[in-house]
Amino acid sequence: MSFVYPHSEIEAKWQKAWSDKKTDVADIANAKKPFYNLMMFPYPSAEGLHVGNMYAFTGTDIYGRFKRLQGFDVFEPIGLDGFGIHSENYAFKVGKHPVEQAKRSEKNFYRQLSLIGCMYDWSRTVQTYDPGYYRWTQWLFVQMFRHGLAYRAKAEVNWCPSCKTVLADEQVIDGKCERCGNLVEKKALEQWFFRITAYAGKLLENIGSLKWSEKVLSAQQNWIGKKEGINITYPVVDEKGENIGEVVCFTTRPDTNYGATFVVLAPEHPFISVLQRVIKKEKADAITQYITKAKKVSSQDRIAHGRKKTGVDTGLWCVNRLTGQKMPLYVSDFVVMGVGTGAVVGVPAHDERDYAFAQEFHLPIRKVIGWKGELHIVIPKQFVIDKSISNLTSPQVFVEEREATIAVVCGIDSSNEVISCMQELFRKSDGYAYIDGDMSGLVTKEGIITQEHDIAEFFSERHINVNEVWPAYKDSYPFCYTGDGYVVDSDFLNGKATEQAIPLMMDYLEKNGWGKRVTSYHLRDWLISRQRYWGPPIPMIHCVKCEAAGKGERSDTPGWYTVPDDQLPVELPYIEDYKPGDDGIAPLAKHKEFYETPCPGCGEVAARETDVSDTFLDSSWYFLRYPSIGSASENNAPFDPKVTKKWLPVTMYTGGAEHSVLHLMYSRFVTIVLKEWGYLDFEEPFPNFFAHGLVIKEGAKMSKSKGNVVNPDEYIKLYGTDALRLYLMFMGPFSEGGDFRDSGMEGMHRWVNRVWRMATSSLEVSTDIVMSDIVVKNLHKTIKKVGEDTSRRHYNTAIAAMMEFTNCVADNNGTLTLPMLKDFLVILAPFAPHLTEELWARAGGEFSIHTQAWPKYDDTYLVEQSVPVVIQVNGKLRDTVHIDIESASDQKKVEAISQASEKAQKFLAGKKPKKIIFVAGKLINYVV
RNA sequence: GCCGGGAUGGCGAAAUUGGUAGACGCGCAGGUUUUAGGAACCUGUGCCGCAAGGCUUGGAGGUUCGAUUCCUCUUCCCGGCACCA
Repeated sequence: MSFVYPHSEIEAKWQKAWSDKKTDVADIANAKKPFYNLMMFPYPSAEGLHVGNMYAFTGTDIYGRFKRLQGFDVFEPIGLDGFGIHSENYAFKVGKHPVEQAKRSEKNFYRQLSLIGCMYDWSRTVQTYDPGYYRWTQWLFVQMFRHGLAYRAKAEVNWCPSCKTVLADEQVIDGKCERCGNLVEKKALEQWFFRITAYAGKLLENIGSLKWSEKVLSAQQNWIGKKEGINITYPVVDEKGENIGEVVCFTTRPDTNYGATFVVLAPEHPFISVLQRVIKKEKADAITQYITKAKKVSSQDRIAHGRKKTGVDTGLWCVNRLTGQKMPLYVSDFVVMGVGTGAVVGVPAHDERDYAFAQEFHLPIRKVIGWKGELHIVIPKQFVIDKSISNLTSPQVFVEEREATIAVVCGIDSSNEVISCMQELFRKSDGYAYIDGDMSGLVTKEGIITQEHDIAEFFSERHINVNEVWPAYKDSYPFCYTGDGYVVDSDFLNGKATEQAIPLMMDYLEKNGWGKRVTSYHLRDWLISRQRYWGPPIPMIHCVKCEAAGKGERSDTPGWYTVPDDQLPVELPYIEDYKPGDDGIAPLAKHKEFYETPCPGCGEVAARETDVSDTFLDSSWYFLRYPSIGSASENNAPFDPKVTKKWLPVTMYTGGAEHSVLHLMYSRFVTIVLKEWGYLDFEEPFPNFFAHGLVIKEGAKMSKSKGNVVNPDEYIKLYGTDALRLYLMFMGPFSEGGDFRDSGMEGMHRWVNRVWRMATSSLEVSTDIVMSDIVVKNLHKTIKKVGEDTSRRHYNTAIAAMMEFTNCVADNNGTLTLPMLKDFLVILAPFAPHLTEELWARAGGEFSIHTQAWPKYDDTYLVEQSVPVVIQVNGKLRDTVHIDIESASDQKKVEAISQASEKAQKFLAGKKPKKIIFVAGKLINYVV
């Protein structure tokens, strides 16, 4: 029965052969053209892989196999990120000890991974829970500490009451735990942090050199969130004018500071306890009461937009040294301690939140941005009113007629005058007074108006292209500003544009010693410790005596010592009470036999750190480990310098976009510091990162929690790995993912059988059959297209091209000569490795098809003898004629041919063409 | 709100420089073969229309002989950030 492809038997046969002959084991030492093709390793949080995982691995594997056929020495490793909260939670769920479950998961994941036919180098795997691996994860921690990048701090941290551990900021999504979805609480705990913020500038700067997708780059940029501003110091005085202290406010808009009318402190601000000592008791009590209430509001509610502003007056004032004016000092929960300095200077005229607060507490509103100098107002001709509008307003308004517009140029400097002028103008035009307020985005009774939107709507409703009526729209059209304009009522800044005013004001404040420029980032330090069991113990020792004596490995962290390198790894002991408690105390803290250890400083009894490190630390460096496995220095260094120089950075990294800010940011940080410490000679681990799409099932991302996972095992059994691989890749471009459907799967199974039949019948005929030209040409075309499409990961169109080829063969006798069949098998090999290996062997090819060279195509075959030429009349298709390539390039000949076309003549009859457009070899277009 | 990405038949999608919109596949309809089912093969298949022809790439405008592709505006969907001062 050679009509049906016997997938099970063939897959098993070749998987064994590849393994026996070490086809996929990379020659790390001798490779001439190293290509490190890496995919994000899976974390075994479920019983096995689903087709979503398989999609990602297959798409990466096809690229690796393609590169190998192109002559690269491809290294494609796999491992398991099984040390951490996801795997631990899964172990709890199935009621197994994490140690036992890790063994089970490993077995099952590796079984499945070997079934999907990827060219993994099984001689070099990484399991993050192996002591031989986490020894170096701990080493990394030790290095961080020794270089002053690991520190302890008592901080309000995110605490997940369900997972019973702290979470990094990155692991909190909308106030909820990334893992379990429970609301996250704040808890004050002493924790270990990595000083990633010290590298915020570097992380941002290097983004420019990365060949990543926009989506991922902008996510990283947003997360780093660079802001340039100034910290302004305001003296605080009481009603008698006596100085009480000072408050520092961060702002990015110091140019509006003449319009500042109040200052607000976050409820957590440390200055509150200072001021409470000097103010009247009832005021202090009111503040305490407010703060107590504010703390009860969940962080989710607190950051909710448009919430009614609340607050309490301290009865004190901040002095705006620019004006000498006293600004009342408030406490309000709309100010967050973690943002800026936790104190905000309120400029209600130019900030929505400040405005809302000022309204609530009846605080003054001072406008300091207006329009000055020349103002160009453009009105489409059809709405132009008579020129008498020039009489409407202040002296220098005049009307200038343009081709399609009227420009009004005002030489006035009061924003209010301009506004009334504008209002009148638009009222006259078309009776449409659509601007009901202030031109500069200032405050009106109705609130803040963003003029840009209004004007855009105005023109859009009338189907007018703004660019056309006013070409310089972008530069001079006032409506395109949103709140930016020219400074007014601000002394030395008057008349300056916002962009100029900001640095001028910063200079001025700094010169007077009232402020200091700062660059702030949204990025926070990486919270590293976890009060959990299943992770690498943090390799630190704490000695109470040394701390009391002010001694320690580092003067800034008395009492703390790193575990000496020769004592690493600090092995995670097997314990029975591994579940986390509600108290924030780690499971290991209940095991004296674990934590009691001599102090490396004084030799007295000290205690090991009992927290473990975050999973993301395990995966922040794993890519450095793979190539070095099996090298001489494997056991005395995390990675071999020679091997690393040859194989890193990773040539091509592929993974899910969901790791845009977590794993990718941490890996970049770790690589940057390893370079700084002299261990590496590059800063960026992944110069090329490809974010693959997600597999959707029934409209949702495939995930265990949604209950829509599809296990690849049954499909592999039914249709074979190759058919499943092809189907997954055929759904759409690899970057886009796709919707998994059974019916599509069957269609691909059909094609695999068609290929099988085409090949086996070609082998039966096997004599020197004469191939039709069409098929020969088509093969060359297909080799070219499959190569190009595979390069850019458009596997779907590469597969479509191969389908077209088999259709073409079927239409022409259904058989191929041996050399043509072999070429076709090679280009199909990355997609269907087993099927092609079998057919290759039957065609007499030498093992293995996967180490052959990608076939060359001959350009001369790509030139068509006859081409279709399109005849258009007024740009509309009227006829298509097939003519030889030479005539098709000759305008006279094409004209003659088109004259003879009945279909075209029907539309040309009696009309004289005004113009004839001719594109050689493509089309002729008569304009009549 | 800000920053990214996207929208094309009944469905997944294609169109690499502005030049035949819908390749390839699924589904559907009809047929051949088969005791039946399945499988395989053949034909058709964007929409309206008997046809001639007209319409059609989320929507509105524009540039062009010609726009899925370029420009302006807009709606909706997906992702990231967010009382960020």
